Parts: sequence; structure tokens; C-alpha cells
Amino acid sequence: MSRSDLSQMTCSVARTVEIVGDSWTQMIFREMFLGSRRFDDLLRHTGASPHVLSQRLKRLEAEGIVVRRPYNDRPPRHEYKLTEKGRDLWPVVIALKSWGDRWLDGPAETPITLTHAKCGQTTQPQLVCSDCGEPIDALSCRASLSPDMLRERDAATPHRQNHMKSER
Amino acid sequence: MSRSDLSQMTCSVARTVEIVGDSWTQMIFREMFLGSRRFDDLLRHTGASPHVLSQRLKRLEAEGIVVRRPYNDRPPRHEYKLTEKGRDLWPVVIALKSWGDRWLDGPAETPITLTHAKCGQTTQPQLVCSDCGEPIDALSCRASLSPDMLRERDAATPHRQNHMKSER
DNA sequence: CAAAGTAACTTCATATTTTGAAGTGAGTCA
DNA sequence: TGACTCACTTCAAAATATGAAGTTACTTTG
Repeated sequence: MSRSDLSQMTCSVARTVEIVGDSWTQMIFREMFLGSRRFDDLLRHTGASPHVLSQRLKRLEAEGIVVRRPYNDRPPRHEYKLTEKGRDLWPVVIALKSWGDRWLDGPAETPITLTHAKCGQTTQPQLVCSDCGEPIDALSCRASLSPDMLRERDAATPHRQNHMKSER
Repeated sequence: MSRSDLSQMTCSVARTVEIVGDSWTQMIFREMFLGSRRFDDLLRHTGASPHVLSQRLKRLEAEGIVVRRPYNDRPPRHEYKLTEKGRDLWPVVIALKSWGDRWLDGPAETPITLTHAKCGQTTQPQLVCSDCGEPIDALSCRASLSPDMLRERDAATPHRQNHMKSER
């Protein structure tokens, strides 16, 4: 039982990070949202090693985020597709892209341009309040924690315990 | 020059992932958005080891995402704060939280509740089109890639080169 | 004023993971 | 028959993480 087990935490951010919080997984999502389906395409386009890609895809499959299925019988060929659960991670990738476009030096031309099918316009997705519809950011929101989560956050970590308390 | 160098890529997602695409960094952001400033608080609340926390904070400081500054001279004490560049990563953390709340089994009560200061209501931030204001998702958008990025994506990776081409 | 505590780290030995290259197997294509 | 493609697996070496313990510079408590 190495590493602090994020998957058992109360916090939904922690549990999500445990599943999708690594570079290659995030690169895989970018690629899948751009349309890659096949192992070799993901390999070439993400730059991951075959070993890492294989591990990540297995994990994502086990989590129900991608499905692996044959698209050809002879020779046996497989493709990986995002499930609805997987497609719903789109906002994560978009948030990464938006931040990079704004804050990192890059090419003059935005590397990925999004077009909204319904309105036909180029779009830069924005976060808004579900209640009033106004744009929302870190400074305009207050977070409150459930009792369970407060308890968990206050608990001491394995290393660095509270030595003094209760010899009892 | 180990590992494929994501920081040199054209894609803004790749360059962002290189900086913030690991579990502990993402846990640090969650914590800082919840108000933690001090090393020991981040240590306790994220569950990271001191070594990892120290490395990550140095990195984030070098990237201008957090600032380290004294809040006390005698004894010397420091705090870490998000810069505007750092605060602007809020949508990433919110996207992770929203996905976790929707898709992962967790406690009945949402561990983190957000309240929008301006309208005073509980909110679940949503992504909308910057042009028409309608909710937007993976299926309602089309991505197009810049020539630079297309070229990069098609290039062969270091391992797995194209052996046959151009004996001359 | 000595002992205990606290914040913010660093160091260290061990364990785990990643990397990059090479290999494998099933089947097609020329 | 031989070359090739896809989808991986295996491997050794390198990099990174883990968890415990130690360090430094002070303050607080008895």
C-alpha cells in the first residue's frame, strides 16, 4: 500500500486526480478528442512509450472511460473510444488548452481552434455560474467543505504524526 | 534529454500538461484554492511527501504560478500564494471536481460546495460557447489544427522511426 | 534558562515507475 | 516468399517517488 491513496479520499478532486492526473493520460485525452482511435496513432501523436500507453489504456478501460473493441477481424485490429464518461472529461482538456493559450509562449497562431457546431462560430469556451449565467472565476467563488471532508483534511498524514497526543 | 519534451511542443495542451499535469501539482492547486498557504498545511492536506511538495513548489515558483514570500521575519516563515497566472488554473480544478462529482462514487454529500459571491447562489460552473452562450461539450465542437501542429503530430516519434524511408 | 515545540525544509535508502529499444505474433499485401 | 502493419510485450537502465529521519532557526513553556 504505497503512496497516499487518493482514490479513497472524500474529495472528488482527489479521486479524479488519482485516475486522470498524469501527463500521459491527459495527452491521451487530447488525442482522443482530436479523433485518434488506434494504438499506433496514440503512440505517435502523444509521444508516450508503448509500455506507458498500454498501461494507461488498460487503466482507462477498467475505469469505464474508454472501450476497446475490434474494428477488424482478420487481421485482428482494435480501436479505443471514449465512453460518455470519457467524453465528459472534455472540459478538463479545454481548461488546460485555454490556460496554455493564454499564459504560455507559443506559436502566433493558436494550435487548436474550436468551432461550435450549433452556432457555427469559432469559440473559446468559458465557465459561467449555473445560476446567474455570469462568468465565474476563483475570486468570485467561495468553497465550503462538507463535514467529512473537513475531518479528512485535518487528519494527520502517515509521516509527520502528532507525537505528543495521548500516551494514555 | 530524457522523456519526450512536451514543453517544446506546438500544442498548448501539451505545454500545459508538462507544467501542471501531475497528481501532486493538481492536489496542490486544490489546496491553494481552498486557502492553504503554508508548507506544512499543504503537506498535511495534500498527503504529498515533503520532498515532492518542495520540488513542485519550486517548479511552480519558477513558472510564475506561485510566489514564495516571507510573512514573518523572526522566525523566518514563508507562504506560497497563487499569482494571477496560478489563479487562472481554477477552471482546471473545477473541471476535475465536476467530473468526479458526476462520475465517481463518493459520499452522498458533495464534498465541496461552491457559492457564487455575486449572485449568492450555490453554483456548478458550466462551460458555454463564448459566441452564443449555449452550453458546449465534446460532441458540439469541432477542432481544427494549425499547420504547425498538424506537421508536429504527423512526425514520427524517436522510438518507432520510419526505417525504410530514404536510403537516398 | 533548558527542554520542547514549530515551520520549513533537506537528506537518504529503498521502492516504484518510466524510458527507449527491441522483440513478438497474427495476418495482409506484392 | 519476403516485407510490412498493427498492437502490443519484454527488458535493462535511468529517473522519480516514498517514508522516515534529520536540520536550522527561532519561540514558547515550565
